[in-house]
Amino acid sequence: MEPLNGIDKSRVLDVKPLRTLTPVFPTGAQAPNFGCMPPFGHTPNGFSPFFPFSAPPQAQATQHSPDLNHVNPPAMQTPAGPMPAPLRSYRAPNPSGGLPHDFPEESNGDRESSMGDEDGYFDGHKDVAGSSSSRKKTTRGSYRKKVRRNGDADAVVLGSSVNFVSVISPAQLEDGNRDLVNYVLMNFDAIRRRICQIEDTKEKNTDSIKRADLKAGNIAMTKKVRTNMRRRIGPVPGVEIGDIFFFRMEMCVVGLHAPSMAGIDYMTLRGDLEKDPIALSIVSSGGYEDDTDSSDVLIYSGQGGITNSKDKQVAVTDQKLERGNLALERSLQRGNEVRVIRGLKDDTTPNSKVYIYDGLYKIQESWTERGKSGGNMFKYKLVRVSGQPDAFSVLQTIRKWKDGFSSRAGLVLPDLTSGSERIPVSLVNEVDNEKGPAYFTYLPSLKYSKSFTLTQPSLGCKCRNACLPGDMNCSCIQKNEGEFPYTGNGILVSRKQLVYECGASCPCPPNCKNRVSQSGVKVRLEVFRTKDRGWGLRSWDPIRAGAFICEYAGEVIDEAKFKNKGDEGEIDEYVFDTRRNFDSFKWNYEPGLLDEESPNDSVEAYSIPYPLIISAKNAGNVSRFINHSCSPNVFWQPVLYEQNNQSFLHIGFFAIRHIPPLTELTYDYGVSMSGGAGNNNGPHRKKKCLCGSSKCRGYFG
DNA sequence: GCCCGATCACAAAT
DNA sequence: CATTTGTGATCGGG
Repeated sequence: MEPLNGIDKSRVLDVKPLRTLTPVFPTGAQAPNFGCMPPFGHTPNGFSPFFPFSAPPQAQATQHSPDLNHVNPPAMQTPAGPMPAPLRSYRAPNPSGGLPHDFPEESNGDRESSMGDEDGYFDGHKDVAGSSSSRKKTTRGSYRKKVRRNGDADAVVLGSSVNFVSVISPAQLEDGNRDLVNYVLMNFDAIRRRICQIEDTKEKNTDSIKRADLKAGNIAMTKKVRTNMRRRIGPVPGVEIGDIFFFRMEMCVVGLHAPSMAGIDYMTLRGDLEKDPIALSIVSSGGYEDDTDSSDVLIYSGQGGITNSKDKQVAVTDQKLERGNLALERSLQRGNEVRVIRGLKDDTTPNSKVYIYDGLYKIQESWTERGKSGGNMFKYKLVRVSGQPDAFSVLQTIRKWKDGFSSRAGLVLPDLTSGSERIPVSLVNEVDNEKGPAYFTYLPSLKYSKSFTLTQPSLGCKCRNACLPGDMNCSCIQKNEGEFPYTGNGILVSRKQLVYECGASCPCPPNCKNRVSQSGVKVRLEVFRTKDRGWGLRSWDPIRAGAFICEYAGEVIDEAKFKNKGDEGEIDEYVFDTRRNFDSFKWNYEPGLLDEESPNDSVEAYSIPYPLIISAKNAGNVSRFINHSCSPNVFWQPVLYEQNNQSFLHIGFFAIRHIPPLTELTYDYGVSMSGGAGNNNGPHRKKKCLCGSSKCRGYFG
C-alpha cells in the first residue's frame, strides 16, 4: 500500500510512471497525474520550483456581491425549480459505497526543492503573473479597471509588444521541469484561445489569422515563454509519458519535438568530427504509410519524397538518405533512444488530432521499399523500451472499448445515469468488491428548490439563430463584456468573474454556442473505484484545456439551513459551497503576451450575485464523484443564465489543462471559513489532505 | 449530416 | 535568405 503521508522518496527516485492506470493496465504506474516529477529524473539543480496554483491561503477566488446578496426568500414548497429535471433515479446494486470525498490516493511525487531565490525569475512564492501584477486578495471592484471591452478586435495588435519580459530565466529556458512545462503550455493555449476568440468576431476573408496555433506558437517562441531549448537525447524534463498535445506547436514550446512541421527532430553533436546527425524524436501522425497497429512497435517512414510545389503539383520522388533519414540511420547504428510521439484522430473534436508522448523507442532495423505512390522510401522499425508506463496503448484499448471489440474490465454498470446524459457514464471497479456508490438520484442539472430574486432584471437576447461572436446587438454577448466566452468548438476562452450564457427566454436554439454548460456532459466519462478514496471520475476521451466537463448538479441549499445542519453534526460530504476559501490561480495568459490594454481579467477572481451551496448527497450528477486535489486538473467557473425570468447561478467545471484519457479528474474543494480560517482542528468538516503535492495545504473541505 | 480529398497559409531550423 | 519540413482549418463533393 502506498504510504499516504508525504512523498515516498524511494519511489520518486525510482522514476516510476505517472498515470493512474492501475485498474486497466497492471503494469501502469500508480503515480500521480499532476505536478509529478519527470519520469527519468533530469530535474536540473538550482532552479526554483514554480507553483502555478499556489497562493497565499487568504487569497480568495470567490467574491459575493453584497448588494445582490440580500435575497433570502422564503422557501417554496414546490420543488418546481427552474430545471424540470428528468429525475431518473438509479439504485446501485449494492447500496453500500465509499464516499467520494475521501483522502486523495496518491502521493504526488513533486520535487521538494528549495525555493525563494530573489533573481526576478520564477519563484513559487511570487505571483505567476510575474513582474507586473502581484495578485493579492482583492476587494470587489478594485481590480475592475474600466477598460475597452467593446470587442473591437482590430484594436488588438497581436504579437508586437516589446514590453513583455518573460519570467523564465535563461537557465529555465534551457532546462525545464513539470511546473514550467505546465506554465508554458497554459500560456500557449490561453493565447491561442484568445486569438480564436478575436478571429471569431471578424468577418471572414478579412486578413484573418487562420492558424491561431501557429500565431500563438510564434508569440510563445519569440517572447520566451518556452522551455527545454537545450536539445537532448532521451527524456525531456517536465514532459511525461502519456502527456497529450493538440498542436505540433505545443511540443515545440516545451522542447519535446523542436521542428514545427517536420516529423523527425535531430541534432549534430558538437565536436563530432563525422558531423553525423542523431535522431532525437519523431512524430508519427498519419502523413506517411506508417504501421502503427502495434502498441510497442512502430514502422516509421522516412521523410521527403513528396514535393508539394506551389503550382499545385505533387511530385513523388525517391527519398534521400539525408537530414532526418540519415539521422535515423545513424541512431540505428548508435543505438540511442528516440522519443516517439504518436498522433491520431481526435474523435471528440472533428478535423483535429491528438498527440500522445509515448516515451522512448530504439531503432531496430531499417530498409527501403517502394511506396504506394511510386517512390522509394526509407522504413525504420522502432521498438518501445520496456518498463515505461502505458500511453499510446491506452488510447488503443479505449478505442476497442468504444468500438465494442473488447469490453471494459470491471464494468459494473454501462450507464449509471440511466440515459439522463446523452453520453453514457460507466461504473467500473477493478479494485475491490464494492458494487457501487450509495443510492442517489441522478440529476443532470442544478435544482433550485426555492425562488431566488435578483435586483437586476434578466433579459434574454433576441437572436433567432445561434448567437454569433461579434454581434454586439446580442444582449447576452454584451453581458459578457462584448466577448463571446467560448471558442467555436465550445472551449472556455478565459476565466471570468462570471460567464453569462443564453437562457430559456432567448430565442436562439439549443445548439447556440453560448449554451455550453447547460447541454450536459460531452465527454465519455466513467466513475471508477480508486484505491483509497472511494469513487472517482475520469474520462475515456482526451480533454482539451478549457473544455467543459460537467456542472455541479444537486439541490441548492438554503444558507441558514445548511449551518444548522452542520451544528447537528450531520456532515454532508457532497457539498459545493462558494463561500469557501479557494486559492487563487492563474489560468489566463500573462498580460503583455498579446498587445491588449487589458487582455483578460488579470486578476482571476469570481464575482457572483449570491452565495451558492449545493448538496449532491441525495441527488446529483457525475460531478459528485470528483475528488479533491490541491494540484487539480479541473476548476470551477460560475455561470449565470436565465430561467423563468430570473437569473440562476450554476457551477461549471472546466479542464485546467489537457487531460489524458483515464486520468482522474480532480478540483480544489476549497476550505471552509467557519471554525476559524486555516484552523485545522475546528469542529469542522475539514479533512486531512494527503495528496502529497508540494502545493498541498494539508487539509480541505 | 458526415466523411474524404483538395486547397491554402503559414513557422522553425538550418 | 532560401530551402526544407507538413499541419490545421476550411470548403466542396459524394
